[in-house]
Amino acid sequence: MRVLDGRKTAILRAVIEDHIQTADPVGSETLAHRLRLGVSPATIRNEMAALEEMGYLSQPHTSAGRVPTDRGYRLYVDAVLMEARLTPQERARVTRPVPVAEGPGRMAEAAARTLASVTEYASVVAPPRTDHLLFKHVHFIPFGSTRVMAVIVTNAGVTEGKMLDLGEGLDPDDLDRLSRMVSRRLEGHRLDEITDALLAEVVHEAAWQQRAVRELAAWLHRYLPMVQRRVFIDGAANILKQPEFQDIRTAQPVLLALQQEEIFSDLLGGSSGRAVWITIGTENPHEVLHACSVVAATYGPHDMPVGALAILGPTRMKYGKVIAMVRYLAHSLSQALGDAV
Amino acid sequence: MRVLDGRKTAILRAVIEDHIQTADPVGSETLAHRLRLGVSPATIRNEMAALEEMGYLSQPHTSAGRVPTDRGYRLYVDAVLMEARLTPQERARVTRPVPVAEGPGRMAEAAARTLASVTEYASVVAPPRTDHLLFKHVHFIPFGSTRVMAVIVTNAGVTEGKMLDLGEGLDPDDLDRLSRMVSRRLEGHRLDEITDALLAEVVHEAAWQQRAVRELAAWLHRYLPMVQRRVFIDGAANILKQPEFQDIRTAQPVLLALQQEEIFSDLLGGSSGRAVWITIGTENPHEVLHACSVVAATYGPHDMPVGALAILGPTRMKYGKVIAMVRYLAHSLSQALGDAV
DNA sequence: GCTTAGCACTCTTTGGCGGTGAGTGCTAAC
DNA sequence: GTTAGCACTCACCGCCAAAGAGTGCTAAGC
Repeated sequence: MRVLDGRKTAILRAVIEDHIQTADPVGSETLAHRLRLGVSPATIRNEMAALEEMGYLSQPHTSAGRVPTDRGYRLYVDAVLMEARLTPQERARVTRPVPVAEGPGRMAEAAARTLASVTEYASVVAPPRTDHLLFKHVHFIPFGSTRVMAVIVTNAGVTEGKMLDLGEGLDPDDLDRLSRMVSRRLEGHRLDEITDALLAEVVHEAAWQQRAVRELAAWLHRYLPMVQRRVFIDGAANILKQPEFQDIRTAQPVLLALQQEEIFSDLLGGSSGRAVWITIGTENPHEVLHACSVVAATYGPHDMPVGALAILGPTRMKYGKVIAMVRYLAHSLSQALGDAV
Repeated sequence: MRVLDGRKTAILRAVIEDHIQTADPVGSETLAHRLRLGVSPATIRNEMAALEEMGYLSQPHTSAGRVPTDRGYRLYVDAVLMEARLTPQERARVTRPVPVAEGPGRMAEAAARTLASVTEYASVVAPPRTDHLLFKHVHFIPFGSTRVMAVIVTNAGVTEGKMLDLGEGLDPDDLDRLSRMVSRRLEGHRLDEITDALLAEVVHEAAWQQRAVRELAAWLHRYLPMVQRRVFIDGAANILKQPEFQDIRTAQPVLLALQQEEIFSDLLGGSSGRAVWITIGTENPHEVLHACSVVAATYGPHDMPVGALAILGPTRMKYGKVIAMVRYLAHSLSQALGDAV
C-alpha cells in the first residue's frame, strides 16, 4: 500500500498529464478510460487514496477528483526532465538570438520576448554578467568644456557610456593619449580583476589626469554589480490566460510581483549549479509565487554560467515542453555568446 | 433646459468628482448633500435627467445613480486642465530624472518607473528621438581580426555600439585615423541630416576604408528609426487595483495590449502639437483601450518635442493630479535634456 | 488478498424566488 | 421653477431545492 509501484506511478502520471491539459480535478472514471490498464474505476480509486495518503495527490473537496500536490509534480518533473523534447516546428519558432554585440541587454530582452510568445507563460531573462568579460578599450570623448564620456568596450561588446566630470578643461589630444594609456594597461583583464591596486597603478601613471581615471575607477566598481542584477521580464499578462488565475485575487499578487525585478534576480541567482532547475509552488522562497512554478536554465560556457533565463507559469505547467524550450534557448544563447568571444 | 448653465455644470462636476473617488454611480441625495446649493434632491434629479439627455451622464440601469459619459469627462477635463496643481509633497515624490547621458533608454525607463509608482496607474515613456541629435564622434574599435565596433557619440550621450564586419584585416592606427576623419566630417550635423550625399563624400575621402564607412552609413539609416519607436511601459499591473478592472475579462485585453509597445508608440506619436493631450475612452482609436484614458505630454525644447510620456488608467481617472504630474515630469525631462545639450 | 459492483454520502454548482434597498420619474401642490 | 410624495424598477442578497460528479465503504467474487 505504501510503496510507489509501477501502477501507482502510471496513475500519478496520468492524473498529472490529464490535469495539466484540462485544469480540472481528475476522477477515477476518466482515468480508467484513459489508462486502459484493464482495471475498474474502483481499483483506481483505491490507488488514488493511497497516493493521496503518500502526499502526491489531494482533493479540493470530498466530491471532486484528485489534483496533484507540489510533491506529486516534483516526482513527475524529476522523471520527465530527461525526456523533454521539442518538435522541429517548435524549434523553428525560437528565432536566432540577437547577438550579444548588440548589447547584452538587447540580447536578453529579445530572448525574453521570444520565450514569452512561444510558451504563453511569463519569461525572465538575466543578461550575461559582465564582470568576467575582458576589458578591451576605454575611450574618453570630450563633452562640453569639463566633461568627458567614457565608453568601455569589452570582448562581448560595448557597455553604456558614462559621463565623468573632470572639473577642469582638457585637451582632445591629451584625452586620446589618456584613452590609449589606460586601454593598454587594462586590456585583457577581466573586469572583476580590475582591482583597486591595478587602478592605483594606472592612476599613478596618469598623474596628469588623475581625476578622470579615479572617476572611471569609481564608476567601474559601482556600475558592474548593478548591471548584473537587471533582468528582463516579458509576457507577464500571459498568466491571465491560465484558468487558475481567472480570479483577480490570485492573479494580482503575481502580476504585481512580476513588476519587481529584484525578486527574479534573486531567483535566477540561486542556480545551485545545475543546468536546468525547477522550483515548484511552495518550494519557492517567495510566498507570492506559491501558486507558480519556475523552470530556469543557465547559459554561457559549460564551466561558467554567465546568465540565466526562466519561465514562470502556474504549477500546472506544461513541464515537458517548457523544460525543452528553456534548455534549447539557453543552448542557443550560449552558442551566440561563444561566437562573440 | 438644453443649455448648460452654471448649476448644471456644478452638478456635472460634482457627479464626476464623486464618481472618480468612489467608482460608484452617484445619486441625487448624495449630490444634494455634497453641493449645498440649497436645492432638494428632486431638483437635482431634474437637472441630471437633462444632463443625461445632453449626453454628459448615463445610467447603468434604471434604479442606479448617474455615471459620467466619455463626453462628460471631456467637458470636465477641458475645464480642469489648467487648474491642475501638485502639492509640494507630490512634487517631492518625483525624484530627479536620470540624466540622458546615461542613455536615452535609461532615462525613459526610470521616468516610466517613477510615473507608475507615484500615480498607481500604468505609464508609458518614449525616449528622446535621436534623429535630431548632433553627431559628435564615431570611434571604430578593433574587435577580432576583421570586425570593428562602431560607437557613435552625440551631444546627448552615446548610442549603442554596432558591430561591423569589414571582411578584411585592419590596422589599429588606420582605424584611429578613420575615426578622426569621419568624426571631423560629420561632427555637428544632425543625425537625420546625415544624408546619402554627405556619406558618399565621406566614403569617397575614406577610399582606403570604404567598407567600414558604408556599413556605418547603412546602419545609421536602419538604426535610427527603430530606436525612435521604442517605448517603455511600467506599472501595467496597477490597473488591477482599479475597481472597474476587477473582472478579468475587462482587465485581460488591456493588460495584453500593454505588452505591445507598437500600440503605444502610435499613441505617443499623434501629439497633435499640444503640450498635454488627453484621450478619453472611446476617443481612442484602439478599441481595446475604450475603457481607458490616456494623459500624455511631450517633452524637449519648446519648439521641438523629442519624446513623450503618458499615463494610462481607467476613464474614471484622477485627471487633475495625473495631468499635473505628467506635465511636471515632462518639464523635468525637458530640463534634464537641456542641461545635457 | 486483490478486485469490483453497488450504493449511500458529500459537496459544489445552478437556477429559481422573494425580500430589501437604492434611486428614479412622475404628479400635483407650492 | 421647486419640491414633497409616491409608485415603480432593478440589482443584489440570502435561501433552498435539484442536479451532478466523484468519492469511500462494504460485501461479494476470483
